[in-house]
Amino acid sequence: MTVTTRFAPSPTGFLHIGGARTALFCWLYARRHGGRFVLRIEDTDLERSTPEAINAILEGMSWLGLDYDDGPFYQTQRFERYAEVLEKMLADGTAYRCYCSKERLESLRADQQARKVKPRYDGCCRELNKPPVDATESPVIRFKQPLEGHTVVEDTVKGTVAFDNAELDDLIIARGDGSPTYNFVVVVDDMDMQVSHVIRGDDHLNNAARQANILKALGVNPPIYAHVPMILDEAGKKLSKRTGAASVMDYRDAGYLPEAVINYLVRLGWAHGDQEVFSLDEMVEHFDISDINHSASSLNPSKLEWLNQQYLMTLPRAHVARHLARHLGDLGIDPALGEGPNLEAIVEAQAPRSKTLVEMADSSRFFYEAPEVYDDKAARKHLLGSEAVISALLSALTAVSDWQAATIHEAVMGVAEAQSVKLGKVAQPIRVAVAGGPVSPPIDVTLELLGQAATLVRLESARQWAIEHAEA
RNA sequence: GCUCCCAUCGUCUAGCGGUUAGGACGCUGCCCUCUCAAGGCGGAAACCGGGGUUCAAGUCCCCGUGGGAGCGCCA
Repeated sequence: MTVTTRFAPSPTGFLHIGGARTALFCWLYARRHGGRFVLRIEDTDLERSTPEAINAILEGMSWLGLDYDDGPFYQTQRFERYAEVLEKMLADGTAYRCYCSKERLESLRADQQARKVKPRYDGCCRELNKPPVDATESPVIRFKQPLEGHTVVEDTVKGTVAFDNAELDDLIIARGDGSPTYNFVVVVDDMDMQVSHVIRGDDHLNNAARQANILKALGVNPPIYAHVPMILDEAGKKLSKRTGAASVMDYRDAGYLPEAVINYLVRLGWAHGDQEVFSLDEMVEHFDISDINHSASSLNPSKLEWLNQQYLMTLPRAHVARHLARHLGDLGIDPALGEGPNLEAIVEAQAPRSKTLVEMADSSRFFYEAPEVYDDKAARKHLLGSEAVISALLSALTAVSDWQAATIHEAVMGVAEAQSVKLGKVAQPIRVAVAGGPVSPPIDVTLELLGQAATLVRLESARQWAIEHAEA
């Protein structure tokens, strides 16, 4: 049997982090077994499905690097097939037309809730031989659920789960307008697409029994189920739009690398011993459904930040640089224009002090633009009264003929020694002068990247500032 | 209300009958240091409660409690 998994989102919103993890698990499992991963868009709800949402899902998958072998399939394009199966079930007597009005159903439900029993269809039309005389509405089609016995779902992560068939009512599989509903199309599609492993959120565990029964009515064996636990927000609550960056694309915009998001996601509900950082190959090699946790997990944003930094520091610089360029662009800086320093060198220098690409872009801004104002506190502390030091630096750095970190370092050290001060007393004024604030990579590296000309101009500006503010 | 699922540090987790209950993030002490980081070495921090089973229970069973999900002509 070849392994086939599928990711089947409904296009009613963006691809959120929980869906992304489900997709990742499906993808990993298929890759691990040399199987097939299919993408299916569950858009049978014409009211709520939107093309924007479809694009958002496709974009999210692509950004994460989750490629699929088949699809995307759209359920709205398979209506003839569903109609065909529906006819067969009607003919077989495993489904029936129900003429109950929505009003009747609503009052039935209200009554049951008032009596504190589980709301369910009462089977009113189940044994009808012909339409009732007053049948004015277009009938829905219901699945004829077995009345007695149990339905057992063998779930790979939850274990054996038994449902009393009496708990499962006759669910609607086609609406009054003839369009099929979720529990039915899922079954038909998984069957037609030969899905071997259904990996999805455990909010579907209850549906598994209904679906298994439909499959049985169709004479088909159910797939292997794996219901993975939910992902909760930081507070342990269900994920919602209010929880901040719930969309995968928001993570991109916030400066996370897809590698970090993937790694973070794979460790949510899954572990391989004590290992925290996984390459894609390692994930594929080690991933197994049997190692998936049974309980829900909460988001831990600071761990994502840590992972992101690990990847910023270790991924090939050219790769990180490409992502950084995007965020510099967001700041109105075009690193491709050639004026600025080498992007990869910036990545090397800034990665150990950046959690995200947004931070990295922001703190690298000064390489491209001279500071408009100095950080107030830093300027007063390091610039005020530093005219002599800055003047000395100006001449020492002007004299550097081979502008390299090593030679710069020598020049700066020379000034410190000549002034009988520690390196910090010299480095900090430079830092404020060139970066505008008290923080930057090592001063020699910073200056090398900035370039000699810009360094001298900024030092001169800082000297002027120090003179102007001296009397105050 | 009914049905189903779940329960180890604050969080992510290892553990698969015998462990000083391990790792990671975060927090924190020290070291390194031109700033900020990164890095190195330490520290605090957990088996939800009660019953069983067993020579032995975080691990198996039951109950309770607490979370979560489902109960649509949504998916």
